[in-house]
Amino acid sequence: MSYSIGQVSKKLGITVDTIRYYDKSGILPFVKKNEIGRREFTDNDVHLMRTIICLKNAGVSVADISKFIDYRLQGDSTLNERYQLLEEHRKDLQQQITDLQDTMSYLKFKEWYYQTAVEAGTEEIHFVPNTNEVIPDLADEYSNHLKETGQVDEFQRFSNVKDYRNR
Amino acid sequence: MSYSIGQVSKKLGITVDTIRYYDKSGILPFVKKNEIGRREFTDNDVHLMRTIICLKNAGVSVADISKFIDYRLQGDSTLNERYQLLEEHRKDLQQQITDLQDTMSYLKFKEWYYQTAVEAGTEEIHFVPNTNEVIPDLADEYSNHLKETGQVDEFQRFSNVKDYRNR
DNA sequence: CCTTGTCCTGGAGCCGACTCCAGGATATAT
DNA sequence: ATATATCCTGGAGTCGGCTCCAGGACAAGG
Repeated sequence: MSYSIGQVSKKLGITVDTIRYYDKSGILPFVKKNEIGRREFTDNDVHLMRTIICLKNAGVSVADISKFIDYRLQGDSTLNERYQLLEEHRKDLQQQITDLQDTMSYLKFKEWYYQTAVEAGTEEIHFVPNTNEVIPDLADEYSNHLKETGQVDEFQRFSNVKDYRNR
Repeated sequence: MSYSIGQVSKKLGITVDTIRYYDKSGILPFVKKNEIGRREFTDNDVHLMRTIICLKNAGVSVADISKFIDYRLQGDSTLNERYQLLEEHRKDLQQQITDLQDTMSYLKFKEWYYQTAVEAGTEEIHFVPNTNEVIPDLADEYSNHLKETGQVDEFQRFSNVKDYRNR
């Protein structure tokens, strides 16, 4: 009951080259080869590779994943280290998500900026009269717009934290 | 009222080298130089650069940002194009966030896996007896655990969508 | 037997996004 | 006047994560 590299490639949605690259990089030490040198993946191997891909998706580098896999090879004595590592990366991931959500708020603000500009037919509605400068506290105007249309002002929080506003 | 490259670097939290790299890459065509060839950034320039950094944070490539900036130089006739571009990238970003949240669910599952293993002192509690194989429907057990402890089962949705489960 | 398909290795190439010079000009502080 | 800081350009180097050969082995179908 085992799979070839091509089958695993399809199963996991990554190329065979990528799988070989991972193996070269030492993060697939558990994958065994048969008599004629071909890789044979067990269900368990595939399972582990899903975890690896998950870590990769979380932005963990191949080098760090390698650390995790090394621990695994050492057995139960490293359970705690592995737990710590995962926790660290989970916190990291949480930060990433939060950052992206902030970016999203800003993008939405810019979308509002352009949507209103498109409606007006000109960007000038956002400029200080007779200049090419954007109105300094345009962000406040946007916040008002959010309030008026009954939307949650996630942007307020964001502009305080990040100082993305124009001062 | 203008800033040197060093001042902007501090203001935006990116290196002067990065700013020069952006300029070389053509995404800062609005930055002017003074008589002796030094860059002078206006408030408006800094404002625009925040937008650029926002797009970068959203995972937009320098090449794509360049497209946006080119449109901007063409004036009001491209307002709609710019709006479309932002919308596209916003959708993209939303997908990214959703993906990361899925990854987060899986990471939490793995954390549970290791926390319980640490408590038990061995990983074997998750194996099929007398093998080194992980219990096939361990994910269900985790779902139960979530239910029992009154947590929202974001994992269920996730495992259906992504087939990250072991079958 | 020959073709087609899948696999192997080692190593080169590529891409994006920086990052780091060398060599030179100007500015500021003492 | 000298030292230190900041700026400039052009171009080379780095790094991670693939991606793509070349050259060769074996397997299965017609």
